[in-house]
Amino acid sequence: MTQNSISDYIHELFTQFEPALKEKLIAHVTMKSFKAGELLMQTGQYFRSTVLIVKGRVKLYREGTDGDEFFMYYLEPGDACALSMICAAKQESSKIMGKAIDDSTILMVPIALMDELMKLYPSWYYFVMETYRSRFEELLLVIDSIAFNGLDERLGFYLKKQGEHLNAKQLNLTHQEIATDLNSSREVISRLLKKMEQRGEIRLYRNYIELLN
Amino acid sequence: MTQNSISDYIHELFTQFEPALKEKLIAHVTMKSFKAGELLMQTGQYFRSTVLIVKGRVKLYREGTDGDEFFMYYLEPGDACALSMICAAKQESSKIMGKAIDDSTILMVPIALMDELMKLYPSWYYFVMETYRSRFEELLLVIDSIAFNGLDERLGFYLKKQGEHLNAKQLNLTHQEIATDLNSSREVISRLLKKMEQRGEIRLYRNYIELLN
DNA sequence: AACGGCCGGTGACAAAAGTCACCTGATGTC
DNA sequence: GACATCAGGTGACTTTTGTCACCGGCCGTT
Repeated sequence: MTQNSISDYIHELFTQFEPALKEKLIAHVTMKSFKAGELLMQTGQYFRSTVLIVKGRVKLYREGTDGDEFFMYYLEPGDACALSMICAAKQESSKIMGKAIDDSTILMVPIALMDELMKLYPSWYYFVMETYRSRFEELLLVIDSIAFNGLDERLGFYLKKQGEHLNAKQLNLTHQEIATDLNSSREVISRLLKKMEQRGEIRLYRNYIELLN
Repeated sequence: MTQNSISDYIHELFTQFEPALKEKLIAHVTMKSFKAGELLMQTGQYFRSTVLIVKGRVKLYREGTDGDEFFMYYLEPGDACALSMICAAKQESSKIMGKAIDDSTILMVPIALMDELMKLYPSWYYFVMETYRSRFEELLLVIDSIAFNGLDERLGFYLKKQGEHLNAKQLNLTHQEIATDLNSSREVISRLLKKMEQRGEIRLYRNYIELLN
């Protein structure tokens, strides 16, 4: 993978933006990179920018008061972080954690620019609206899964989501990681995974899980 | 309570809107009333308008696949329904239920008007952004309560929220209603309420609960 | 090769939550 | 007043989930 410039990323990932908007962004955004495993955002942090993901995948977690973490969704190249928009707009902090799972790169759009972009560029306006919409829907799915389903169904939902976002049949996840993401415990997850294996839905190996179907 | 006109409601509840925006809205919104207990929106319904609440209180539920309902939050006069915005914008349906708990009135802003309002009136733009922001935060709190807390804490959280939104110390709720809202069962709720009473946090009566503290 | 750390498996038990059956007392209706 | 209905209480039991203790294998480091 070559080292892309801001301009490259914007032209590759945001083809729907009108040329003037792209130029505006190229002139004003700043780029920042993170190593796999690093935290992009932490509880209590204040945003002064809207964050666009241009490389790598980022896991977004909700943090509980006692340090628990609960996985909500992935951000991928071309996505904006809805929470950074919200927090940036109101200068508020939020109990959110973002963790890079690959080496990742983000672009930061200064909040001072947001109102102008919204007014001048319809494609930006639609992009922001679509970001809110899709994240809202995603949160509702998360609520569904914990409000209406047992841990076994949540686990299935979780594995399916992982498979989609990593687009792989082999998930490099330990039972402990899954347990943490679902705010459960390793033993319980191990047992449920074993049942799924017995039902022929997955196959278990050391350090990874193979999705069947 | 006198029968208010669209104009009355807009001038009373949306004082932050600039005069031209108020006039625009008055000219284009339609008003609709619901009796207590009626459903404002149902699973599968398509919105062709953004909904503003101007009278009464509305409970918003998420619906599960098997007809379960899970209470998320209240909408009050002056609020916009973020979900109606989202669904209207994309012409999608959503598994959402809204129930009027008082006699309620809403204003419906045609989606065709939305882009224009967003561009022309900064106060509308901020109102929409603030609506997304506050509902997003509210959903995150809901996720917190079900992801990190036991049913006992969720019940406390629920009662507190009810107290705030009904601004009363006496909650006219049956144990069955609470159980339904929390997607639990009456017996369990009864037992937990009894424990809260023993701890001196509430007092139980037939058909209502008194909040102490 | 020896060590320690990480990964996963397992049995026994405890706690939380849901379910079932049945009861009591209040309330409203005819 | 008789009756049905509704709100709520209670005990016994099951299921689900979490916890504890401990084991064994795999793997990297030295």
